[in-house]
Amino acid sequence: MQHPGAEDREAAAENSLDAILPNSFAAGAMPIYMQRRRLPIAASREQLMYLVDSFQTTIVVGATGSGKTTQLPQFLFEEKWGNAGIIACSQPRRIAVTSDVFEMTAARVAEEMGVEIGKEVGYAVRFDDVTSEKTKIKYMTDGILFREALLDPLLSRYSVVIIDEAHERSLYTDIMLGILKKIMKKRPELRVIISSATLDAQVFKDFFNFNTTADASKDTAVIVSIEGRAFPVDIQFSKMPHADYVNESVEVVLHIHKHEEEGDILVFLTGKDEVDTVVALINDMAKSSKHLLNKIRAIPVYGGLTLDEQNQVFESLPSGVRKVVVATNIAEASITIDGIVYVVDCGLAKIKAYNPKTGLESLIVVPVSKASAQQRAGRAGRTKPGKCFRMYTERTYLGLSDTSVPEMQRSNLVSVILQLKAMGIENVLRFDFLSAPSAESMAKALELLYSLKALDDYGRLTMPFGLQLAEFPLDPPLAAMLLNSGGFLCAEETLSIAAILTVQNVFVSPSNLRVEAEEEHRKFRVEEGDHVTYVIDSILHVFDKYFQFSKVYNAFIKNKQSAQWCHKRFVNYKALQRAVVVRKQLEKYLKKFGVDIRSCRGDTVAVRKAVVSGYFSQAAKLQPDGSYATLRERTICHIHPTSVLFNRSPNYVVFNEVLQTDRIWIRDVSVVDDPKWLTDIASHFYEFKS
DNA sequence: GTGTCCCTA
Repeated sequence: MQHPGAEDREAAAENSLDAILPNSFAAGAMPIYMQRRRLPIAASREQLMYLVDSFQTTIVVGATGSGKTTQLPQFLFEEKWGNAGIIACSQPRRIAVTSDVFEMTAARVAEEMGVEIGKEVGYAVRFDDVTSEKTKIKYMTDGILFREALLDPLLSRYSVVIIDEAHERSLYTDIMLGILKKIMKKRPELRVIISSATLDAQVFKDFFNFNTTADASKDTAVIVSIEGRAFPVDIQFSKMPHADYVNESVEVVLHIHKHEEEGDILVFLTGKDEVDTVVALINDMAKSSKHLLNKIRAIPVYGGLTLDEQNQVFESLPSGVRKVVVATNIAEASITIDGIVYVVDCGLAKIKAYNPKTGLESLIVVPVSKASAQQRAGRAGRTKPGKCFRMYTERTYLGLSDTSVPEMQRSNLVSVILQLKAMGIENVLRFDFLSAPSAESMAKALELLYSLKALDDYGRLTMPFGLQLAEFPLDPPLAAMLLNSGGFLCAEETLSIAAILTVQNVFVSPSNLRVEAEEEHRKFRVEEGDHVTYVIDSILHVFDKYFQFSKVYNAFIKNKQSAQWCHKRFVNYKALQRAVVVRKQLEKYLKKFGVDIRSCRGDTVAVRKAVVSGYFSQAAKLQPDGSYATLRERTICHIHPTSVLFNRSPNYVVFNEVLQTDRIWIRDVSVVDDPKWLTDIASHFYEFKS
């Protein structure tokens, strides 16, 4: 998270990583070498270094607060592992929208080592590479490490790779585990350290242990536990199940406020709507009820908030006011808030699911795993002993699965499969996944890659198209649209479209100004669809007067990227700023691949044909009842009300995105004037004639 | 006439 003051930054560094020091030892209060010695991990230094020496893989089980993220790379450096290559420390994500925590970790370690950040110690996340030729300790995201493996399949620059937060089992973490296992067979000198929570340690050991005999002395992987620095958390279950956990959570908060000692409260719910509801309920009561008056204040946290809004959660309230943080699972691992003593947990989470039959990803609410429930409870015990109130029975808890389904098994795999192919892994079905995805979802991905012409009849990557597609930091259909748009003479336009689709949410509708916002948005709209709306200028003929409207991206540029202009037009300034940066990055790729970058100067057919060249598999036809059916799978869907094509009912459309709630909505939709566009551009995919 | 868990290259 971004913090205005230096003290706040320090606090965030401590919390978001491994709680470097307890609060009583604020940074600067004692010399750094003494601070380092106080960390729980310091006691295990000798043992750890011996194990790394002796075993190819070490699984370090350490609760938060052990100091492993900052200390382990330094120990390795001090033991000269930096002489043989770079020591990588990779994590599933950057925090929120900034790379601050990476910067803070690296800065902290650089300070401890007495070196300058970006020299011996550096970090790399997308758009932000602070490393040099001297760098020996490199903090990075799993995604960046994977990119590097694409260019250097043996990761030959690295001597040690630390995979941090491996228990989260994010998509790129899992891919990296499989790739590292492959590399280790060819590079016995490479050391891999997996940092994980207790529940999964044995799974990782079994995966990385190359010993096939019963003789344990020949093991190549070992588990070691590091003491954490967490306080005990008292767990209380509901006596009976609650149907309405949203209102129940308010009751529990009031109960805590009335009966428990001081300390802030963290409430876990599933989504934005629930969070906003609970925040409003609590704050209304704080305004109207006498005994609550100004004694309690609720603050929302979820991913969709702006950075400034999210930062409110870190601001301290006047003494005597209890803070109630109402959050989605963003507070489970991504952000840590100081001072939480009580946790209220609904036991549910909204997560991504993938249906390989329809090829649709959706969001569903499911019970959390035991591991998640423990992680949530642990949030109460960071500064002193805490309490966790679970809004479900102990019986329910015992019925939860131990761990969550890895992201690999609930994602669309098109990108993953393509990138594995690009890495020279021909038989992706045999790739050593820690948790293999279903054959069906792999087959679905292979089929789409084939119809995009990224794979040939033998399933090999096509040259150069398939390889170029893999190099793009985008979903393959979007990358295909860009690469093909040179041929349609509209790459200037598709670059802007791709950038806007990547950043999302360019139109904002504040709930109190919805009518005004929609009126402004209408000025951008054109009848050919959402893609064109983002870029192509149009002329409107009203009462014998001509109005020219530049569309979103171009208008932003023409208005000198002005924040005021964005505000007036109800478009998201931050998002568009980011789109400008993303567009530059994408343009570099197109130039590198020799794509002819020029503008179609308003030819909306060219733009829409380029869109079709990437998204032909997501095409739908109007049904007599006004709904749409996808051409291939016949899935019934509806054009989302935010689309410019809502209620316009064109016969054929292509779309980018599917959103499944009680209905299946399609978003970012463009008109296909003639179904022949589909059969001409993707004849291999649509063998029939309409 | 509706709405986005968390992320990443």
